[in-house]
Amino acid sequence: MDIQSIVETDITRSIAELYPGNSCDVQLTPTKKEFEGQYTFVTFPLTKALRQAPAQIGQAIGAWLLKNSTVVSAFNVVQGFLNISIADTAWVGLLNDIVANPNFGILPTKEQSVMVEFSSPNTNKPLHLGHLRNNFLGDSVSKILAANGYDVVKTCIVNDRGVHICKSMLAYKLFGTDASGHGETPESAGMKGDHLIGKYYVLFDKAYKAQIEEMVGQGTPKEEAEKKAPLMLEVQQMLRLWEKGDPETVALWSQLNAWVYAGFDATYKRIGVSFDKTYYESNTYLLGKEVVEEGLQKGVFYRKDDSSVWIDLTEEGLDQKLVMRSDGTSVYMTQDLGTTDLKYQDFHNNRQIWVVGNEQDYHFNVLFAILRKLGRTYAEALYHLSYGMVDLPTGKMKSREGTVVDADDLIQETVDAASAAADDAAKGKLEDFSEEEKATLFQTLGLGALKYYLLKVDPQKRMQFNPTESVDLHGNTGPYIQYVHARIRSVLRKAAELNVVLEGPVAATQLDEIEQQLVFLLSQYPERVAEAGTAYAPSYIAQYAYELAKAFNQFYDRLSILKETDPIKLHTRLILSKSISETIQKAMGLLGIEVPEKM
RNA sequence: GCAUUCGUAGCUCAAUUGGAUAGAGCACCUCACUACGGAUGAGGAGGUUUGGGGUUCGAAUCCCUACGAGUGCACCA
Repeated sequence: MDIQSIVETDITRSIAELYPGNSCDVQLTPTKKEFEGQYTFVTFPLTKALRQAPAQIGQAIGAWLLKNSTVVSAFNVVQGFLNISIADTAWVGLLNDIVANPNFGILPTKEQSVMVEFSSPNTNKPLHLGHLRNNFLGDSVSKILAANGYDVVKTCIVNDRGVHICKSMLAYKLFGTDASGHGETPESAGMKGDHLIGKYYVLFDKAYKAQIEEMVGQGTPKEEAEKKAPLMLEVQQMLRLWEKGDPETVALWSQLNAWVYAGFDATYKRIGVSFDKTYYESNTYLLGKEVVEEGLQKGVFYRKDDSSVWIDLTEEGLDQKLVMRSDGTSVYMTQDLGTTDLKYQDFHNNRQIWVVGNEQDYHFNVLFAILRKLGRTYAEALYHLSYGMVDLPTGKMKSREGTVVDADDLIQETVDAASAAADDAAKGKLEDFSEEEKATLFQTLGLGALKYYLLKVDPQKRMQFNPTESVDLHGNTGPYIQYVHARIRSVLRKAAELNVVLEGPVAATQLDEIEQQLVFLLSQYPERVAEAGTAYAPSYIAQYAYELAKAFNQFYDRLSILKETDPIKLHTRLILSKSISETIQKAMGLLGIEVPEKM
């Protein structure tokens, strides 16, 4: 049992003994650093029942603890706050427990599985900054849930069909193919496939806008021009051809998508993201029609005179929603109903999570409500991990207006920034690195900076992306934490050279305050993992890793490790440092960030 | 207009879910280097938590209200 639980149990016992017949839900909070002690018990909730002053209760419980608890070494009462100090023997014991547990921070299996769906790109343009937040969140949440003892299945649904990809296809046909039928390729253009197709998507939009402008100039109302522009009509024709399976159209579609996938794969590989199963919308977009039938039979849906199908969710505080068009074709909601069933049939996960931006909050409320009404047994365990948009200092990103930050460009910039910073900061520490090792290191640092920057913010919140801050290596950043890891590893290497023992339990000794604080922080790790899991919040882990790294730097500054002459203290500090470096590695690992040995 | 999310230091974010004098980073001003890795540490300044009410021992957090911002309200996905 950890120290906090011991103290909580002891306090519960003290209340039962001191105030028979009374009880209270004992919850400790960490003591604020301006007061002495590590844990604080708030006595206010007891005052009413006991009819005593808060400070009086605090004194009584404190005195009882000092006498009866095995771990409490001192206490003080400030107003109604009972601050409890823990004995060094208890801290040392705790440290030994942590060190002896190779699975520290990996929680026992829940015997349950979770599906996390994320990334879900469109195949008409390369990934941008917004996708990066999505990918990093999805990947990190998957790792956090795995650490919480769940079996995790990572999935991605690729939007590989529809109007958007036809736009790129048409533009490619018109502007990217010469008279003899030879088209531009990623090789001939010297571009990644996803960027090449993105180029044609932009070209389409330009030409389309020009047509609209021309028509409006000739007196056509704007709305009509948007619908009747020749390019738009051609796109719709192309979509119909695709749906009919026209060989030429399908061949073009396959070719362009193949280029895009090659581009995506390169990006995924670089950011270290992978999936257990990828679904393609071209295979799933017709799903859901039998769900509509089922809904009609169960009386959950109803058919209008024009034969379109609807659901009335006004009782749930939502609206009426279309689930099938009057011509019998599916809408987005229909597909999602079908796909959700499909995913459940494939994996039978106890829970399903979607990492999707908050502009779709309403869609998911409706989706979940429908599935509940249809009586799906899994419907109670669906969760939309809704995250806020990423804004630029200049405002919102808009793909059509060219104000997006491209993912590949951004990654390269942060890697370059890490490389540039190393020129004056690393000074000789990388002397024995080959060029290849250096490149790997800068990749680790640049990506670490970027991932940490995007993950340290509460997922639900909209956040601002500042390009200058994102490549910063100082303060609350990924590289700051990576630096602490490299720093500790350096000390440990030096200790090994000096033949100092780095194994074995720590003997009882007196600890400095900062050392107690570090053991305390270490001991909190499993709890933070659990909290991050229930809240689906990598930001909790980011916050924790930073706190731990910062505390280590304070410790490092105040106390010497290798120059310590007392062999017991030397050993304690080394074991403590080692444990911190391992915990930093684990925590950063949950964020998908690697930590270097040297930097 | 209706629904919904949000508003914390100059800027970007925290605040253990209702607990103490609201904390970090950046930027600004000091200080500490023969360094176990200075990509560091210590300190200063910076706040009526958008304004106004309410709930209670106690509110950035819960309720009401005004103001401001985002998002959604397609037989698009």
